Amino acid sequence: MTEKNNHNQCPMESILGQIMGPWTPYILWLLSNEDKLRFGEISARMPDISAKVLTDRLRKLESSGLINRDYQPTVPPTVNYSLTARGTELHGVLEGLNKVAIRWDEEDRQQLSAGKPVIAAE
Amino acid sequence: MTEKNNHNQCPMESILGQIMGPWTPYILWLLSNEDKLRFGEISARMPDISAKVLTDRLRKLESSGLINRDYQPTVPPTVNYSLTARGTELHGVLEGLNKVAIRWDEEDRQQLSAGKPVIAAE
DNA sequence: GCAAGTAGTTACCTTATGGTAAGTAATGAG
DNA sequence: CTCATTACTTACCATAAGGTAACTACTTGC
Repeated sequence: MTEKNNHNQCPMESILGQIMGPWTPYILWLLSNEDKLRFGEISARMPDISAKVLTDRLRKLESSGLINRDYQPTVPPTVNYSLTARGTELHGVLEGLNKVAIRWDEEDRQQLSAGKPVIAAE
Repeated sequence: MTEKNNHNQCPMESILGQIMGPWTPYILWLLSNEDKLRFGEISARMPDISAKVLTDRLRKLESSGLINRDYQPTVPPTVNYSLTARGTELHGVLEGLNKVAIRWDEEDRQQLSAGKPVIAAE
Protein backbone atom coordinates (compact mmCIF):
# COMPACT_ATOMS: atom_id res chain seq x y z
CA MET A 1 0.00 0.00 0.00
CA THR A 2 1.12 3.48 -0.62
CA GLU A 3 -1.31 5.41 1.46
CA LYS A 4 0.30 4.05 4.63
CA ASN A 5 -1.63 3.09 7.71
CA ASN A 6 -4.85 4.65 8.83
CA HIS A 7 -5.42 6.47 12.07
CA ASN A 8 -2.78 9.10 11.56
CA GLN A 9 -4.04 12.37 10.22
CA CYS A 10 -7.35 13.47 8.79
CA PRO A 11 -10.34 11.18 8.36
CA MET A 12 -10.26 11.68 4.61
CA GLU A 13 -6.88 10.01 4.31
CA SER A 14 -8.09 7.11 6.36
CA ILE A 15 -11.22 6.46 4.33
CA LEU A 16 -9.32 6.83 1.08
CA GLY A 17 -6.89 4.21 2.31
CA GLN A 18 -9.79 1.84 2.79
CA ILE A 19 -11.80 2.28 -0.37
CA MET A 20 -9.21 3.51 -2.84
CA GLY A 21 -6.94 1.46 -4.93
CA PRO A 22 -7.45 -0.52 -8.08
CA TRP A 23 -10.84 -2.24 -8.38
CA THR A 24 -11.92 -1.61 -4.80
CA PRO A 25 -14.46 1.14 -5.38
CA TYR A 26 -15.85 -0.72 -8.32
CA ILE A 27 -16.48 -3.76 -6.16
CA LEU A 28 -18.28 -1.56 -3.65
CA TRP A 29 -20.29 -0.06 -6.46
CA LEU A 30 -21.37 -3.49 -7.68
CA LEU A 31 -22.36 -4.58 -4.21
CA SER A 32 -24.13 -1.34 -3.53
CA ASN A 33 -26.40 -2.05 -6.47
CA GLU A 34 -27.08 -5.71 -5.96
CA ASP A 35 -26.99 -6.20 -2.21
CA LYS A 36 -25.53 -9.70 -2.52
CA LEU A 37 -23.18 -11.30 -5.00
CA ARG A 38 -21.28 -14.54 -5.16
CA PHE A 39 -17.58 -14.56 -5.80
CA GLY A 40 -18.10 -15.86 -9.30
CA GLU A 41 -20.66 -13.20 -10.05
CA ILE A 42 -18.35 -10.42 -9.06
CA SER A 43 -15.62 -12.03 -11.07
CA ALA A 44 -17.87 -12.27 -14.11
CA ARG A 45 -18.71 -8.58 -13.85
CA MET A 46 -15.04 -7.72 -13.69
CA PRO A 47 -13.38 -9.94 -16.27
CA ASP A 48 -10.02 -8.20 -16.07
CA ILE A 49 -9.35 -8.83 -12.41
CA SER A 50 -7.70 -12.12 -11.49
CA ALA A 51 -9.05 -14.36 -8.76
CA LYS A 52 -6.00 -13.69 -6.66
CA VAL A 53 -6.42 -9.96 -6.66
CA LEU A 54 -10.17 -10.11 -6.29
CA THR A 55 -9.76 -12.29 -3.23
CA ASP A 56 -7.27 -9.85 -1.84
CA ARG A 57 -9.57 -6.88 -2.34
CA LEU A 58 -12.50 -8.68 -0.80
CA ARG A 59 -10.45 -9.67 2.23
CA LYS A 60 -9.33 -6.13 2.75
CA LEU A 61 -12.82 -4.74 2.45
CA GLU A 62 -13.97 -7.38 4.89
CA SER A 63 -11.30 -6.50 7.42
CA SER A 64 -12.24 -2.84 7.06
CA GLY A 65 -15.75 -3.80 8.02
CA LEU A 66 -17.27 -2.68 4.74
CA ILE A 67 -18.44 -6.03 3.40
CA ASN A 68 -19.67 -9.31 4.83
CA ARG A 69 -18.42 -12.65 3.68
CA ASP A 70 -20.97 -15.40 4.00
CA TYR A 71 -19.42 -18.80 3.44
CA GLN A 72 -21.81 -21.68 2.95
CA PRO A 73 -20.08 -25.05 3.12
CA THR A 74 -22.13 -26.55 0.34
CA VAL A 75 -20.49 -28.62 -2.36
CA PRO A 76 -19.20 -26.85 -4.25
CA PRO A 77 -19.01 -23.99 -1.77
CA THR A 78 -21.14 -20.89 -2.02
CA VAL A 79 -19.75 -17.58 -0.86
CA ASN A 80 -21.88 -14.49 -0.83
CA TYR A 81 -20.60 -10.98 -0.39
CA SER A 82 -22.70 -8.05 0.68
CA LEU A 83 -22.21 -4.62 2.13
CA THR A 84 -22.21 -4.12 5.86
CA ALA A 85 -24.22 -1.32 7.40
CA ARG A 86 -21.14 0.81 7.18
CA GLY A 87 -20.57 -0.19 3.60
CA THR A 88 -24.02 0.98 2.61
CA GLU A 89 -23.16 4.42 3.87
CA LEU A 90 -21.05 4.81 0.77
CA HIS A 91 -24.00 4.34 -1.51
CA GLY A 92 -24.78 8.03 -1.81
CA VAL A 93 -21.22 8.92 -2.62
CA LEU A 94 -20.92 6.19 -5.21
CA GLU A 95 -24.18 7.21 -6.78
CA GLY A 96 -23.05 10.79 -6.95
CA LEU A 97 -19.84 9.72 -8.59
CA ASN A 98 -21.73 7.60 -11.06
CA LYS A 99 -23.92 10.53 -12.03
CA VAL A 100 -20.88 12.65 -12.72
CA ALA A 101 -19.35 9.77 -14.66
CA ILE A 102 -22.43 9.43 -16.84
CA ARG A 103 -22.54 13.16 -17.50
CA TRP A 104 -18.89 13.30 -18.53
CA ASP A 105 -19.32 10.25 -20.65
CA GLU A 106 -22.16 11.85 -22.56
CA GLU A 107 -20.22 15.07 -22.99
CA ASP A 108 -17.20 13.20 -24.24
CA ARG A 109 -19.27 11.25 -26.68
CA GLN A 110 -20.70 14.41 -28.15
CA GLN A 111 -17.26 15.95 -28.43
CA LEU A 112 -16.06 12.85 -30.14
CA SER A 113 -18.87 12.66 -32.61
CA ALA A 114 -18.34 16.37 -33.32
CA GLY A 115 -14.92 15.47 -34.63
CA LYS A 116 -12.79 16.92 -31.86
CA PRO A 117 -9.72 14.98 -30.73
CA VAL A 118 -9.65 13.48 -27.29
CA ILE A 119 -8.67 15.65 -24.41
CA ALA A 120 -11.07 18.12 -22.89
CA ALA A 121 -9.53 21.10 -21.13
CA GLU A 122 -10.90 23.85 -18.89
CA MET B 1 -2.03 1.39 -14.15
CA THR B 2 -4.25 -1.50 -13.45
CA GLU B 3 -7.59 -0.13 -14.38
CA LYS B 4 -6.62 -0.22 -18.07
CA ASN B 5 -7.68 2.37 -20.56
CA ASN B 6 -10.85 4.38 -20.41
CA HIS B 7 -13.61 4.43 -23.00
CA ASN B 8 -14.31 0.73 -22.86
CA GLN B 9 -17.22 -0.19 -20.70
CA CYS B 10 -19.28 1.70 -18.20
CA PRO B 11 -18.70 5.35 -17.27
CA MET B 12 -17.96 4.40 -13.69
CA GLU B 13 -14.88 2.47 -14.68
CA SER B 14 -13.67 5.36 -16.73
CA ILE B 15 -14.03 7.97 -14.01
CA LEU B 16 -12.45 5.67 -11.46
CA GLY B 17 -9.49 5.28 -13.76
CA GLN B 18 -9.06 9.04 -13.75
CA ILE B 19 -9.47 9.94 -10.11
CA MET B 20 -8.51 6.73 -8.36
CA GLY B 21 -5.13 5.61 -7.42
CA PRO B 22 -2.79 6.56 -4.62
CA TRP B 23 -2.91 10.24 -3.63
CA THR B 24 -5.01 11.40 -6.56
CA PRO B 25 -8.34 11.92 -4.80
CA TYR B 26 -6.61 13.59 -1.91
CA ILE B 27 -5.02 16.11 -4.26
CA LEU B 28 -8.44 16.82 -5.72
CA TRP B 29 -9.83 17.20 -2.25
CA LEU B 30 -7.17 19.74 -1.33
CA LEU B 31 -7.76 21.74 -4.48
CA SER B 32 -11.48 21.55 -4.08
CA ASN B 33 -11.13 23.31 -0.74
CA GLU B 34 -8.58 25.94 -1.59
CA ASP B 35 -9.24 26.74 -5.24
CA LYS B 36 -5.57 27.38 -5.96
CA LEU B 37 -2.38 25.88 -4.59
CA ARG B 38 1.27 26.04 -5.52
CA PHE B 39 3.27 22.90 -6.03
CA GLY B 40 5.11 23.45 -2.77
CA GLU B 41 1.89 23.99 -0.88
CA ILE B 42 0.42 20.72 -2.06
CA SER B 43 3.68 19.04 -1.26
CA ALA B 44 3.67 20.51 2.25
CA ARG B 45 0.14 19.25 2.86
CA MET B 46 1.16 15.77 1.74
CA PRO B 47 4.54 15.18 3.32
CA ASP B 48 4.66 11.49 2.41
CA ILE B 49 4.42 11.89 -1.34
CA SER B 50 7.66 12.42 -3.22
CA ALA B 51 8.10 15.22 -5.75
CA LYS B 52 8.37 12.70 -8.51
CA VAL B 53 5.08 11.04 -7.78
CA LEU B 54 3.31 14.30 -7.04
CA THR B 55 4.41 15.65 -10.41
CA ASP B 56 3.18 12.51 -12.06
CA ARG B 57 -0.25 12.71 -10.42
CA LEU B 58 -0.61 16.39 -11.28
CA ARG B 59 0.31 15.73 -14.90
CA LYS B 60 -2.22 12.96 -15.16
CA LEU B 61 -4.96 15.06 -13.62
CA GLU B 62 -4.06 17.83 -16.00
CA SER B 63 -4.25 15.58 -19.02
CA SER B 64 -7.61 14.31 -17.83
CA GLY B 65 -8.82 17.88 -17.84
CA LEU B 66 -9.49 18.00 -14.11
CA ILE B 67 -6.90 20.55 -13.04
CA ASN B 68 -5.21 23.58 -14.55
CA ARG B 69 -1.49 24.13 -14.36
CA ASP B 70 -0.56 27.81 -14.37
CA TYR B 71 3.16 28.26 -14.83
CA GLN B 72 4.51 31.73 -14.12
CA PRO B 73 8.10 32.16 -15.32
CA THR B 74 9.14 34.20 -12.32
CA VAL B 75 12.41 33.58 -10.53
CA PRO B 76 12.14 31.23 -8.86
CA PRO B 77 9.19 29.90 -10.83
CA THR B 78 5.64 29.91 -9.52
CA VAL B 79 3.25 27.17 -10.51
CA ASN B 80 -0.34 27.25 -9.42
CA TYR B 81 -2.74 24.37 -9.63
CA SER B 82 -6.48 24.69 -9.55
CA LEU B 83 -9.53 22.66 -10.51
CA THR B 84 -11.03 23.03 -13.95
CA ALA B 85 -14.76 23.42 -14.33
CA ARG B 86 -14.97 19.68 -14.69
CA GLY B 87 -12.80 19.19 -11.66
CA THR B 88 -15.15 21.22 -9.51
CA GLU B 89 -17.95 18.86 -10.38
CA LEU B 90 -16.33 16.40 -8.02
CA HIS B 91 -16.70 18.70 -5.07
CA GLY B 92 -20.04 17.31 -3.97
CA VAL B 93 -18.83 13.75 -4.12
CA LEU B 94 -15.66 14.56 -2.20
CA GLU B 95 -17.61 16.44 0.41
CA GLY B 96 -19.98 13.55 0.80
CA LEU B 97 -17.06 11.22 1.24
CA ASN B 98 -15.50 13.51 3.77
CA LYS B 99 -18.69 13.57 5.81
CA VAL B 100 -18.77 9.80 5.92
CA ALA B 101 -15.09 9.77 6.83
CA ILE B 102 -15.63 12.13 9.73
CA ARG B 103 -18.58 10.12 11.00
CA TRP B 104 -16.63 6.86 10.90
CA ASP B 105 -13.68 8.51 12.52
CA GLU B 106 -15.81 9.66 15.42
CA GLU B 107 -17.41 6.27 15.78
CA ASP B 108 -14.04 4.57 15.76
CA ARG B 109 -12.69 6.94 18.36
CA GLN B 110 -15.58 6.16 20.69
CA GLN B 111 -15.13 2.45 20.17
CA LEU B 112 -11.47 2.86 20.92
CA SER B 113 -11.94 4.86 24.06
CA ALA B 114 -14.51 2.29 25.16
CA GLY B 115 -11.75 -0.26 25.24
CA LYS B 116 -12.72 -2.34 22.24
CA PRO B 117 -9.98 -3.63 19.97
CA VAL B 118 -9.67 -2.34 16.46
CA ILE B 119 -11.81 -3.90 13.81
CA ALA B 120 -15.46 -3.02 13.50
CA ALA B 121 -17.69 -5.60 11.88
CA GLU B 122 -21.27 -5.46 10.63
C1' DG C 1 31.00 34.16 -6.88
C1' DC C 2 28.28 31.42 -3.82
C1' DA C 3 24.03 30.07 -1.59
C1' DA C 4 19.08 30.16 -1.69
C1' DG C 5 14.76 29.39 -3.51
C1' DT C 6 10.92 26.84 -6.74
C1' DA C 7 9.52 23.30 -9.52
C1' DG C 8 10.69 20.17 -11.41
C1' DT C 9 13.64 16.05 -14.29
C1' DT C 10 16.63 12.09 -14.62
C1' DA C 11 19.01 7.95 -13.49
C1' DC C 12 19.34 4.19 -10.66
C1' DC C 13 17.76 0.82 -7.65
C1' DT C 14 14.40 -1.57 -4.55
C1' DT C 15 9.97 -2.99 -3.48
C1' DA C 16 5.28 -3.86 -4.38
C1' DT C 17 1.94 -5.57 -7.31
C1' DG C 18 -0.18 -8.53 -10.35
C1' DG C 19 -0.47 -12.42 -13.71
C1' DT C 20 -0.36 -17.45 -14.66
C1' DA C 21 -0.65 -22.02 -13.72
C1' DA C 22 -1.30 -25.62 -10.70
C1' DG C 23 -3.30 -27.55 -6.68
C1' DT C 24 -7.18 -28.36 -2.95
C1' DA C 25 -11.56 -29.81 -0.86
C1' DA C 26 -15.95 -32.33 -1.13
C1' DT C 27 -19.56 -34.46 -3.53
C1' DG C 28 -22.79 -35.70 -7.25
C1' DA C 29 -23.19 -37.04 -12.10
C1' DG C 30 -22.03 -40.17 -15.80
C1' DC D 1 -13.09 -43.98 -11.64
C1' DT D 2 -13.06 -39.59 -13.33
C1' DC D 3 -14.86 -35.05 -14.29
C1' DA D 4 -17.05 -30.98 -13.12
C1' DT D 5 -18.01 -27.41 -9.94
C1' DT D 6 -16.73 -23.18 -6.67
C1' DA D 7 -13.80 -20.46 -4.29
C1' DC D 8 -10.05 -20.07 -3.32
C1' DT D 9 -4.44 -20.67 -2.12
C1' DT D 10 0.31 -21.15 -3.33
C1' DA D 11 4.55 -20.72 -5.85
C1' DC D 12 6.92 -18.53 -9.20
C1' DC D 13 7.98 -14.92 -12.19
C1' DA D 14 7.60 -10.35 -14.76
C1' DT D 15 6.44 -5.76 -14.62
C1' DA D 16 5.12 -1.52 -12.55
C1' DA D 17 5.55 1.77 -9.12
C1' DG D 18 7.92 4.44 -6.05
C1' DG D 19 12.04 6.22 -3.28
C1' DT D 20 16.50 8.72 -3.20
C1' DA D 21 19.95 11.58 -4.71
C1' DA D 22 21.81 14.55 -7.93
C1' DC D 23 21.12 18.02 -11.28
C1' DT D 24 18.82 22.08 -14.05
C1' DA D 25 17.37 26.96 -14.71
C1' DC D 26 17.39 31.83 -13.40
C1' DT D 27 17.89 35.77 -10.57
C1' DT D 28 18.36 38.13 -6.07
C1' DG D 29 20.88 38.87 -1.88
C1' DC D 30 25.23 38.68 0.67
